Amino acid sequence: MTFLRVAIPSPLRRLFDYLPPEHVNTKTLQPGIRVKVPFGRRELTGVLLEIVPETNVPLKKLKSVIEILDSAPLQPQYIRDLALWAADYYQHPTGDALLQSFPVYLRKGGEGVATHSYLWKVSPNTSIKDIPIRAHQQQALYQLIAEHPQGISKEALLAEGGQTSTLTSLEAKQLVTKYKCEYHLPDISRLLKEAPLQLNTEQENAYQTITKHHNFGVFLLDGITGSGKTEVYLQAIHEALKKGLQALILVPEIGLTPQTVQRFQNRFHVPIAVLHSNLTDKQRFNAWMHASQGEASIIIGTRSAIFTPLKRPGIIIIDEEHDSSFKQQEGFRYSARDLAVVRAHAEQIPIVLGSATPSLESLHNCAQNRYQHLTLRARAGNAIPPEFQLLDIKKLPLNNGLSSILIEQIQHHIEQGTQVLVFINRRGFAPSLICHDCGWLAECRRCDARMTLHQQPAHLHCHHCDSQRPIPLKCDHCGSRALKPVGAGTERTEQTLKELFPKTPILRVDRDSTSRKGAMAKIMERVNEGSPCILVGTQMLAKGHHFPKVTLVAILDADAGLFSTDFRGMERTAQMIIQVAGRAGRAEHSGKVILQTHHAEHPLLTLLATQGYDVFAQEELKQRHQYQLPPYQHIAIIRAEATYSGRAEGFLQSIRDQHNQIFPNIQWSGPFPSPMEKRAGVFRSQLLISSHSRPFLQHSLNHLCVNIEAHPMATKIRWSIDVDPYDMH
DNA sequence: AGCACGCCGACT
DNA sequence: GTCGGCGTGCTC
Repeated sequence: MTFLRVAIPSPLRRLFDYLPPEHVNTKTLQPGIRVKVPFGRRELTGVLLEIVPETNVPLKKLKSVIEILDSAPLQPQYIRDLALWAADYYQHPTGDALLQSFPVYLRKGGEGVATHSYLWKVSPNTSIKDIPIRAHQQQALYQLIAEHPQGISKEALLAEGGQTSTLTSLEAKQLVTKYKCEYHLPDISRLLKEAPLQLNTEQENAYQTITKHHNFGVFLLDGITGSGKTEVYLQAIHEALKKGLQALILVPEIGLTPQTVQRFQNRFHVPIAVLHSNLTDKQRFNAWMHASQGEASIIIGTRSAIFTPLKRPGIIIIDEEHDSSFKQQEGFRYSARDLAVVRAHAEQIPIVLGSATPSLESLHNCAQNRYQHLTLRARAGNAIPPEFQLLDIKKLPLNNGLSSILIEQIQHHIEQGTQVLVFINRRGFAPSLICHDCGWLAECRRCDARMTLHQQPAHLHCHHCDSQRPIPLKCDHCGSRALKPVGAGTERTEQTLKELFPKTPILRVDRDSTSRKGAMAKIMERVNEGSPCILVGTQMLAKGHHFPKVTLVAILDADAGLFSTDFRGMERTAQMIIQVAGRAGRAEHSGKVILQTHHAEHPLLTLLATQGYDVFAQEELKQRHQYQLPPYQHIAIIRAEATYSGRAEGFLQSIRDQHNQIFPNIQWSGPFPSPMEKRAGVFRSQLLISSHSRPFLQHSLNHLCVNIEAHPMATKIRWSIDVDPYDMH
């Protein structure tokens, strides 16, 4: 007899055996194909992993596979192996991890055939004169299509503002025609659409080092803002394209802007697949297939794109490698950046990790000679690096968080005809609402947190669980009407700046002001116009966008995160400061960065402001070494949550007691309540396990997982393991 | 994680 | 009387 061993997307850490469907020759079945199976009372898509002659499962419990979905695996074996490796490394249930490496469309059981895409061209022997003079829409669309003699996709037309109905009208009049898009390998003799830029010495050195490698190598491209990292990426990609190979580029979630994609499109005459978040499941699958079949030469995507198969892998690029969005923060908690290195090793190709503020892990890996450190310290066009000023605001009067020295500086820059960026990492009007008579604070009922006061529209909002309620008129506790906002968020700063600079446009950029489609583009348009304005916003401002006319960057509260309980707090603060600072003074304008702080004497903050990120990072690494924290120690967090206080902690304590002595070279810490114990109505606790040895940690976690799953309490609470956690929350 | 079963309170 | 609240148990 033969049994099919199937990986199922479920939290259960085991594989499930099935009987083959009737009339199917099991010899034709290959591991890696998808199968539709009954599971409990549901039907799920699983992946066949093994065909085995025996099973431990009682025969009467076995069910049959309902349907074989693929005749051959859609995913090459190296991608499946990568997902299985990740499941093991991150201690995530195999089936769930494996299914997450497929596009959603295939996970749901969709047919594994890409739909043809079509390209539109203007019909031969037609001209714009064939369109009635008053049909402006049709004329514009015809013109747009005519500008693309090789054809343009419907998606691209819609993105340029075309309407489906207009296209239909043109087609009905036979003025435009659609052609099935035939992919062919790019013509290697004419890959370039525009000439590459001249590299400076550092860039040339980086480029040569990366491209002289014909197999695996990890390169940390450590380049300050404006040093031309992207040009090095482009030329390294060109090198891969010349060999007929493909390039995979991973960018942070927020960084996948049209401008980013544009730079690649402007440079190369090759098909580019972009895996961005507002594609439909089917479109995403099509892009995945184009990559897999080698039809797309360049693939750009966010975290999950690390599992995109490439037919001819040539190079992997991780842009902004320090960015937290490469680590999935729930469920299958993998790091796409770290998996990319594993993948590049398996494929024996080079991988470039780029950042202006490299993670301490990556810097440490360079020090250990695992990665090659390539630095770019010169700014293109001899632009002057921004000047940092730590502005000590102790005892200074503040107007809603703005000191008078800062206000003068803003005034000065606006009068010079340039733009100002004010950074405050809190959205809303004020972080809390207090009763002036009794001290009562508006707190969230479901979380251990203050509710944020918003005024546009007016309400209280919990940023941790999303619950909302109207602003109370009276204090819940004493009935007083003396309720006052405390502290400032982007809304309040915007309002204050409007009062201080009534003639200057104030543009707010945060999640609330940019949630409407096209809102961000509109703000960017306004900023690019170049006339003086003040941008106020959260970290959204720190990523992706460039503001060449900004000459002053003001960080209102540089202290937030300085004394975080999280060991990565300082690193994150420094990266954020440098990233925001990098928005200022590109090209012709030099910039100034003012950091308002109550801790102007803080050694690391001073180091960062006076000597830059490199020196800061080396010092912070020394401290990590001293306190035996990552990257000198490998850690994992076991988290538990329950609806009753103490229950999660009790569970973790019992896990610790059970294992305390049995693992060698392992340190335990906790359990202790999570930094915000109650969140969205559940109580959370965590247990830390660490080791100086990766194999020891890995080995212990493997055992631990089996035992936790078998624990009688394990079904009554929710638990998870986070290997190499990015933050402690 | 889902999904169903099952046992108690509050509605028409 | 039943509708539905969520505790418990199971998934080849």
